[in-house]
Amino acid sequence: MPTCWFVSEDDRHKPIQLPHHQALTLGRSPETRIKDQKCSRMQVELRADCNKGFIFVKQVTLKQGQKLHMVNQLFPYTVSFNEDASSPTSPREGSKPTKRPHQRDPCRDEAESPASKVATSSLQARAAYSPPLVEKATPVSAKVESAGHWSQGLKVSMQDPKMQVYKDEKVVVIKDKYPKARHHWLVLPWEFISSLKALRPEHCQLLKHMQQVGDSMVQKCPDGQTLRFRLGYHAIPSMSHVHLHVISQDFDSPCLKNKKHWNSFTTDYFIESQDVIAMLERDGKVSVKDGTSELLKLPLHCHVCRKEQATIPKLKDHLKTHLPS
DNA sequence: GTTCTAGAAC
DNA sequence: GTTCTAGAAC
Repeated sequence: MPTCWFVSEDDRHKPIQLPHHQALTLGRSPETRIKDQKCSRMQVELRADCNKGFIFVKQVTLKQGQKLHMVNQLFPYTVSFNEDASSPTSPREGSKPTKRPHQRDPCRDEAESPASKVATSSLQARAAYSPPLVEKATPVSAKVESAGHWSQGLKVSMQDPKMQVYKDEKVVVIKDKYPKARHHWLVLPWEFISSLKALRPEHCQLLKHMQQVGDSMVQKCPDGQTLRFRLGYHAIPSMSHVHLHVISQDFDSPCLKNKKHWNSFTTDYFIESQDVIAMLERDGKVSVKDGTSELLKLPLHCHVCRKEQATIPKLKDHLKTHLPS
């Protein structure tokens, strides 16, 4: 029984499993045909991931045009199936997934949605490449813990066309869901690499490409000339899947809220892309110094003038004095 | 990673 | 009294 991700306009990234009687056929094109002779919509069971395994949540109806993300495969599929009958298949037909609590994004309550801006940007035209299917991840059953956990969120986001602002055969770029500055992108390889620890010498070219793509994002950015940018990795990231931060140095964002946020980008917790590449070329691996996690607790120092600020609100006020006029 | 909130700091 | 942080829960 294949396990899938359910994706829709109003409720994303719900893991589902197809009912036994459904057959799922994957074609070469980004389309999945669900063979069901009885109905034009299909019922699927929504299953949530938890530490003990998948638990049943509710049934939902998949409609034509909605998308499935196959777990352990990298790319989304649009659902299409025959409109050949109208018999209802379940008493729960028509039920829709409900919105998860805490889904509202507080960072977007004072400005326009960053995502809406991206969707209409010229960058979108660059996101037409459909990468080939690869299956190299571990089976879902092998790591039950991982699939729906918050730390796996990047795996889902990177596959969501709405999030993608650039992609090519090696990498995809998405906007950080909670940007800590006016411009904050993540460059992710299609190849799954869990963390900096997993990097090997053969990844050097990939990392260089990620940096090049990051540089090109800055070049294409309207503020690319006026704002300073840094490209780098968190030494100990919370989210699984290696991701290069491309972030402007204004740190002017409502999503920047606490000491951990600040120090993760302004201390040695943030490792420049070029330093990671140099370390990998020199040592064949990337090592993180002991005590790095303690850097997140350091006092708040302005990254421009180094002046210490007592609180986050004071820091944010201070940062305004360094904004370009 | 985020949200929520108790209680510390002011 | 309000502001802010830090840690638990997710």
